[in-house]
Formats: sequence, structure tokens, C-alpha cells
Amino acid sequence: MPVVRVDQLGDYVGEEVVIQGWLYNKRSSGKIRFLEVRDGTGIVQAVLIKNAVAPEVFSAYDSLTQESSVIVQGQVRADPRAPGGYELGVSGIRIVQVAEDYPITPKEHGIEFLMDHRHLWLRSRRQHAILRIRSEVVKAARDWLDDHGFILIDAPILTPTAVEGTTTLFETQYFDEKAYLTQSGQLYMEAAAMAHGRVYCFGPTFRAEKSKTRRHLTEFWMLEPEMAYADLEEDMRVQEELVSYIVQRVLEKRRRELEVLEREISRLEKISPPFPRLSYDDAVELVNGVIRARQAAGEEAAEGAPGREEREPVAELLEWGDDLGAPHETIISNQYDKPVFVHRYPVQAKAFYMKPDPERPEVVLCADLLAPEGYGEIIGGGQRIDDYDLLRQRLMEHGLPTEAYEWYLDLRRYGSVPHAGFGLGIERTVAWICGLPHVREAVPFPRLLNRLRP
RNA sequence: UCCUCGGUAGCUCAAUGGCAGAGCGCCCGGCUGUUAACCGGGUGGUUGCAGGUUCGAGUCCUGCCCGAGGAGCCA
Repeated sequence: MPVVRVDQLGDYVGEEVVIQGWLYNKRSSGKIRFLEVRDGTGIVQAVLIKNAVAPEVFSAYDSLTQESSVIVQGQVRADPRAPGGYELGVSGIRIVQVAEDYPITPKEHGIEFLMDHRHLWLRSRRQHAILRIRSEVVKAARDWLDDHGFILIDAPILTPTAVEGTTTLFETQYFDEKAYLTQSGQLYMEAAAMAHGRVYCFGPTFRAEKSKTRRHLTEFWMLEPEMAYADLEEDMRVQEELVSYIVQRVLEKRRRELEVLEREISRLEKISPPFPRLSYDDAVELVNGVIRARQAAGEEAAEGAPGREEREPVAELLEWGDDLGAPHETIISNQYDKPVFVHRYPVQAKAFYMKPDPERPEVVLCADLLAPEGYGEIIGGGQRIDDYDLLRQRLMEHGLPTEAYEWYLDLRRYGSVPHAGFGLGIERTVAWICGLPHVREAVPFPRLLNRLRP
């Protein structure tokens, strides 16, 4: 008798099969009883009819509790009344283990409770769908890069210094000296790109920032490609091709999961190259225009309608040189139905390694990619400084210890070339594609301010 | 670190300063096509912690703890 996975039941209509799984839920109407059995690939309804099964099989229903592990044998049949279209006419049940009172009942729960039970929450329909999409996002990204001449190079996680020197790092003891959990593999990828041309790393990164928003984790996964002999234009072209491919692959392979999440699929279908490009200068003008218009409208509306809706966060007017805040990014991304590049930020708003635009030294050749629907920055990237003297000067301007960066400066001593790269945040990308309210659901076991367990 | 909101049964929530309640879960019973099934009965409380005001505090005041949303910073 074949052991079959729920997602393949359609191939076994009329046959007697075995499903190995867990009881998701059960319902009864007296002499007919229903078991919802999940096996990791899907959920199937198993039907017990009193006059059609052995008494001990029929009564097994009574001892089965939610999430008990169970092996069910029965005949597969198509039935429009069954969720998923197929059901199992049960002939035998083997209870593997009777679960104790399962904490997550088929009702609503608060986020703290669910996060405390994350190890069990993973079994629920929504969380199951999200992590399958995450798996596809990672696989699609790696497939695209592998097919376009990129080599996977793993970056270290324990590092002696900050990469960017700005954000707070997690400190740890490394024998006799202090070490830090990496915040980016980029510097190492620059070294690897000089060896292999096009490379990428994929792994966890750590930020000890006390950020408490729907877009932040203290441990998150980042995909960081780096390309020798590439400029900002090439960098953006690769980004839009890669992101579009990821979205299209999810639409192709994980449509069912998107439906479980009730994601608006038409919004994702629009994601294809090219993405709009907005200079920082134009972005500031656009944002300030929207804010001024809103202020004007707000003053009028305030008189008659005290309870007017505020969907977008409150944003302050920008002055040239300010970095874009989250509310500004939301204003920008809401103007487009595709991700949008904002490029050429002021030098002072960006990291030390960003290459100045030769035509306008007050801006750097960088670009952030903002996801639609207010999901914020999913990519940050740009062209790196390839001139030795300028890089050394920038390190000093930023107060960074040049000794620690000698190896990085070596890359500009020995065969320096124009090069560019970017970092793609996996959780933000998954949250956007899935339409999640918070990135904490886009990773199996989130690490947040105030959450280290489970 | 700052701003806003919250903490009552295992869970989600209700309760003018005046007898702490409902739904779900769980237990018992009923139902031959259920879809978070439904119906009847039962079970379930240190109202986050410590003080204070009051005849009387879940409710008002002070401090603390915890959580959520947002800001800054970033992917």
C-alpha cells in the first residue's frame, strides 16, 4: 500500500493509500465524522462513516486530539464538498501519539502568545505557506545568480570590526579578543569579486539596533552579490532582473500558498523590468510636494471631519542632504506599482565606501530599491570607491581605524577596478511578496528586540 | 532612547467606583456531509507587580515590570 503525500492525492483517485501526518482539526455530525489530517504538504479531509468502518476505527475519533500524530489508511476520492477537492474514505487508523491539550486552538490569538509558541505556530496554514514561499524566494534568487555567472562565496560571521562602522554590533568573546557578529558580507565579497568576477554570499546578518518596527529583526538573512567591472547602471539592471525573476517564480511555483495568504496576485504580476528610477533630488521634491498637498488638504479637512483617516505615517518636510525616513519611503513607493530605485543620495547620508558621482561629487553612485505597498527598502547597493587615496581619506573622515581596513585597502592597491554590488533583505522581500504585516512572520524563529526564544 | 496604546479564565475579549462575565478550548450528552461545524449541560479567576485614595477599586492616583504600534537607524 503506497504512502502518499497529500499534495499528490489527485494522482491516486480510486486507490487505497496511506497518509502519515497529524490531526489538524476534527468535526462530527454523529454517525459521520471528519478528520482534517495534515502531512506537511497539505491538508486532507478523512471521512469516517459509522456503518462503513470497523467500530474501533470509528471510535478512534474520540481519542484523537488536535495535533495528535496519526497514520490514516483509506480510499482516495474526489468530492467537491471536501476542502482541496479530494478526501479519504477511511478504512484504518493508527494513532502514533495522542497530543496533550494543544495550546493553539482554532480561534484567534494574540501575537505574543503565538510568538511564545512559534515552534508550534509553524504548523498553521498561514505560517506553513509563508515558509514555503520563503524557501522558493531563496531558491529562485540562487538559481538566477547561478545562471548568470555568479559564484557562491560564503562570508564569515565572526568579524573583528564593523563593516560600516555605524550600526551597533553584537559583541562576543573570541578567545583573547573581542569579536562581532557580521552586519554584512559586502567587504569580503569585494575581495571575492576580484578573484571570481561575479560573486554573492547568502547568510545571516546581525544588527544590535533597538529598532521596534514591522521592518526590523536583529538577525536577518541577506543576499549580497558583488560584481567586478560593473557600474551603478549595471547594478540596478541586475537588481530589477533578479527581483522580477524571484516574484515570477513564486507566482509560478507557490500560487497556492499565495492564495492561502489571500495575497493580491494581480499586484505581483505587474513586477517586471524595468523598474522606475528616481534621483534623490527628484525624490525630495516628490515627497515634499505630497507633504505640502496633504498639509493643505489636512487643514481644510480638519474643520469638518475630525475622524479622517490617516493611512500614511506623518512625515516631515525634507531638506536636501537629509536621509529618507520610513514615512518618506512609503510616500515614494505608493506612487508606483513596481519597486522603485532611488539613486544618487548625498554623500553625507551614506556609508564611507560609496563612490562619488564624477559629475556631481556631492552625491554618491548608490541606489536603494523600495518595495511597493509601504514595505520599504528591500535592497541597498551601489558602486564602491575604487581609488586608494579617496577610500583611505573616507575611512579617516568617518573615524574608522585604518589598520583594520588595510586588507580592504589592498583591493585598491592590487588591480583595482570599478565594481558594484547590493544587499537584498530576504525577510523584507518575503514579507512584501506574501503581503505580511510584519517581517517577524517571514523567518522561522525571529530574533527581535525582547525576543530571543524559542 | 523617545512617543502612543494595552495587560481580566489555558486563549480572544467584556464588565457607570457597587455580586468578575461571554465565546473558544477542555469534560459529558446529541446530530449520516461537516468546512474555525452546530445544539444542550459542566469545568475554569492571586484582574501584570507594589503602594495609595475610598464605606467599597478590574475600574481612580503614583511607581515599576511586560507587550504591541510608531520614530530614529537600517535590509
